[in-house]
Amino acid sequence: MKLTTRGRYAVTAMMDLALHAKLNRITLAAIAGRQNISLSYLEQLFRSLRNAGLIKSVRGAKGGYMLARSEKEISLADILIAADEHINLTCGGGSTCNDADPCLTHSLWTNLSQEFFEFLDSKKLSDLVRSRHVQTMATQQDVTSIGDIPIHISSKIG
Amino acid sequence: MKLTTRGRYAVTAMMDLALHAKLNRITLAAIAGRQNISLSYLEQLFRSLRNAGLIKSVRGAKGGYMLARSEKEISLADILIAADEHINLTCGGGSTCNDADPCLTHSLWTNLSQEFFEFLDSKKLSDLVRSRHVQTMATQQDVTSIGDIPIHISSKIG
DNA sequence: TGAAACCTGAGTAAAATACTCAGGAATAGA
DNA sequence: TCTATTCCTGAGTATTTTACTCAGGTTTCA
Repeated sequence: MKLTTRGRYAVTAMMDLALHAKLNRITLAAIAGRQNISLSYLEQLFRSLRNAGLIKSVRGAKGGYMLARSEKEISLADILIAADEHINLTCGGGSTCNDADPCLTHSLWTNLSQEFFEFLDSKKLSDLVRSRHVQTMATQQDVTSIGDIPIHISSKIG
Repeated sequence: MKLTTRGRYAVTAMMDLALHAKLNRITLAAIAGRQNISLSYLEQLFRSLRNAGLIKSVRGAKGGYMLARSEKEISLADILIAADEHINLTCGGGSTCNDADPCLTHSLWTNLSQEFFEFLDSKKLSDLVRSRHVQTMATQQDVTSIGDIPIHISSKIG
């Protein structure tokens, strides 16, 4: 019952995109620098986000990423599912349980999964980036940056 | 973002206790048989549940387990936390984030964690065992059992 | 006393996670 | 057309977590 770093990075990266990509394309290197995430790992992650249709990309020099749809139309559920490929709260199914011969908690997990999904789906990217704390952080990141590489983050561990 | 089998087993076992332990102590062997869970694994799991104060045990012959408090006072959150030791939806903290120098999504995860906890805490064991499907299953398990070992489950994989 | 049950610590195979790496393909601008 | 920039892809790998097993101990009832 925990979130993987993959899921966390995905949300962080999407917030970064939403905050900084008002007009321009954003490069992975910029996000990697600002959020202190390995570039290679981000590339792998953005593959998933792109396959899920959450972001668009432009190749080549001056290329980069942007949101594929409006901030209001992207939910936490969208991002986490894209990143992890599942929000798996079910009983697992497989050999020990199926619809014909369900386990004791089968319908319980099915219902919970549904409720949890609706909970995460109600949290939109637009809500997330509107919080005061996030706005403050984003501004700091812009101010202390030289080009795309922020100074104050360089002391953190990669 | 998924539930481990440990968490699933914990909930299943607690439901089993709630359904069958109206008066008597229930042995681990009985639960292991009915729910098709390895006895050794259950023992390890029940250690956690007992340390968390969710169940009481009586040693020796005729011993067994029972709920430590009323079904209404045990929530899904209680069980999952006891089993997994965390419902970890936070940003992880550690070297890349702390309260003094929080990451972009720090407060986001803190808030989400809280909301998710409240969601799970609102689901009480008494609600879970009241569902029609669970009642039906539990009755079948009693009827088809010889002693404590159910027949219709024996074909499943352990 | 001995069987039935809980109790404990330690170990281990398999799976998942969190990355890295090497190189290819598209595009902008010189 | 060349070169730098950027996305794109497949494959590999160390570490951590999960899901379990095992060997033996302790408590209690009859």
